[in-house]
Amino acid sequence: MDSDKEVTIYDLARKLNISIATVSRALKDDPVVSKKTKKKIADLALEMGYRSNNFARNLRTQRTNTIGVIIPRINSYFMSAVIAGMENVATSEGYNLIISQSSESVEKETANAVTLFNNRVDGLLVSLAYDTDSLTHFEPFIKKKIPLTFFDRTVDQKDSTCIQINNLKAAYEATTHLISQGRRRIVHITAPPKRNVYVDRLQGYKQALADQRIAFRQDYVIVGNLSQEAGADAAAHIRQMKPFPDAVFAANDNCAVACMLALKQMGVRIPEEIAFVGFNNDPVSTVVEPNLTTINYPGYEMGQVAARNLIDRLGGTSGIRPTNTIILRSELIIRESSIGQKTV
Amino acid sequence: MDSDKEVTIYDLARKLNISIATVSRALKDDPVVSKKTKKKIADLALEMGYRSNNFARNLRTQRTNTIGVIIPRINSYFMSAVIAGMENVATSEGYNLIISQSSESVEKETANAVTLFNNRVDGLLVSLAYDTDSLTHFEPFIKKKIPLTFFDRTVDQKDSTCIQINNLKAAYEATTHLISQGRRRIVHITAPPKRNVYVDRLQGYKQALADQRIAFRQDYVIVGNLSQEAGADAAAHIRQMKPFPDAVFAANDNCAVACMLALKQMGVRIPEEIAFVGFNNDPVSTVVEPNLTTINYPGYEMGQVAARNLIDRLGGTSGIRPTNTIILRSELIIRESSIGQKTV
DNA sequence: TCTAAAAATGTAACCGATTACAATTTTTTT
DNA sequence: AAAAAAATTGTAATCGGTTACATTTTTAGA
Repeated sequence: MDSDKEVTIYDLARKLNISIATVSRALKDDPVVSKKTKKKIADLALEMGYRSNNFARNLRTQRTNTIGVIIPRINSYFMSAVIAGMENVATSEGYNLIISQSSESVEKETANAVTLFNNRVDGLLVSLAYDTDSLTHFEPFIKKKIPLTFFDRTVDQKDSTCIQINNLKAAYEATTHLISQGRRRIVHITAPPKRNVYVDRLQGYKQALADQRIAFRQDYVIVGNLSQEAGADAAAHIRQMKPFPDAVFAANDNCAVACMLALKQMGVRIPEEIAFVGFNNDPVSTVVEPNLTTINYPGYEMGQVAARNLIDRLGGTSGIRPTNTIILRSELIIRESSIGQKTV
Repeated sequence: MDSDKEVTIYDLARKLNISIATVSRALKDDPVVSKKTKKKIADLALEMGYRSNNFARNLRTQRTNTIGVIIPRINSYFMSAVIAGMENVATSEGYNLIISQSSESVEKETANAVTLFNNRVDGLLVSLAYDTDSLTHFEPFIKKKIPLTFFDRTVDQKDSTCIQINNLKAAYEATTHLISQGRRRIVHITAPPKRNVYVDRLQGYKQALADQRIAFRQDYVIVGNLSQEAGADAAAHIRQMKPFPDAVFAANDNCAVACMLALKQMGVRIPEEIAFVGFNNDPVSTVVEPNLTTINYPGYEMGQVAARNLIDRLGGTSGIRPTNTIILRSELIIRESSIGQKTV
């Protein structure tokens, strides 16, 4: 019968011989409508297969119940866990997520921001690309007071919230741990120190060295893009270094593992000759041999917290709680790759 | 000045003293509008910071430029690669993706379908939960002729397209490869054979055995949820089996790797005592020792193809090309975990 | 130069909800 | 039972576009 045409509040109103205003209110469970009428309307709505039209509502209310997400790339263990956490919270709160990837390019990040802006997202969750340094592409959001939350790769911006871990402390602990195992010539593999996460990790590394009276050497910092290839390249580089380093602290497990595999291939023994600590607690860290010591980085939880925080700000009676930074707990997980004194 | 209020086509029209119809057409690049007027309007739009309101448009056109995605879970290497591929195509075609996870539960899958239906998605991309067997929750889409595409975990449904690989052939090749290496007592670790992917892989496994005149044994099929725990459980189970199996073909790399690690822990040598083949070509397959032989499953490409196909159907002059099934290429990648004759 | 055809622009209805304000009905108070 | 207060329901404007159809302007042909 009504198989094709959408049912609207007009249809319901006509059938019950009441006004659309009452129908609209009843469907929203407005307390001003009597229980009897509400029941009548709800029943008919069900019977006729009514479904509300979000576009009409959004057009009128100027809200979209949509959250935009911009991330470097989705297909990494960490990031997909974050997204899973966000989806979990968003769905349960009636929000939709629009996810877009910047592929580590400022241009794509900008294009994505424009798209999301035009899609009228209610809020934005962002993890920045490697070399984004200007934030002009987020200004339209700030001007329109659209809440903006940075997570993981954050940046200090007075109108926005940051969700992150204490990267400095985590790196400090990782490095201190290596030193406690008798290591002195510790190489740090990381990405260009532009993003907070890499700056802070480098800083933590340096501070740990300083606190243990070990001189920092710039040539011990290997900068790349933290990919598996970068890990292999780092291994080739390390192989040439004299004296041979006795430990590696990498800013990412994937890269650390690739580096380990390459060194093993060359006949280097881990951890006897060179110890390893990674970052993220990616599943590969428990597969590689020896198992990789790493920093547990709670991605799923970070996604949940970021989404929850943003949604709170959206619903919030404007103005309250301008929380600026939320730090999640992270911890060093010690495994075989870094245990024991050097034996060579 | 105009810092807060949104600019609409009415504002543009008033300023230029023309009708909103012309403005609307010009912004859509309708050929019926003269180049001169178009330029005038485009310039002013830019100057005034006009942005089109999708809700008004969607309300009127009854299209949303949004694609719904339902997947078991996003945080696996394979699935995040699929999503990345979809995002890539969707964004470049001006579509948004709404992603929701079923967490392998029919109830959540149903709830997600309802949500996406109410969000008026233009099309739907689905990979089914383990134990979904009724498709009633997709009927509203079919009735409304909203294109529905299944990928990976598909189901035969006359109105919808399926994107998959030839699981039977892949499993056949994997099993045949093991047999060619002299293995005879081959265990198959998989999920309950409800979903096509597991049914077909089991079938391919059986067929390969049959073709090589090896008797199929039901007790050689270990059914679980393919998680890492399931892999460890399978290892414990295998350890008890007499005679000891000489090969394992697992329907998923993660599970295979967990099983390998557990067996290694028990002192079993791989591949000498027991060979392994996995499925998916997950990065861990090149980290575990020995490296895992596996089936390369092109996730990113599958995501691209699925999105492309759906978008084509959306834009398409209805009725053409009711492609029913698209098979992507997959291939066996032979690594150390399955090479060489048994030496025990 | 005049007229028919083509090109460009305009008018107004429509998509489906929300909500301020007005009107009506019901309940309470006196 | 009448008046006042409370509860309910209705009217109509509004959100910002799209598009069928009507009208005006421009171009081409005779």
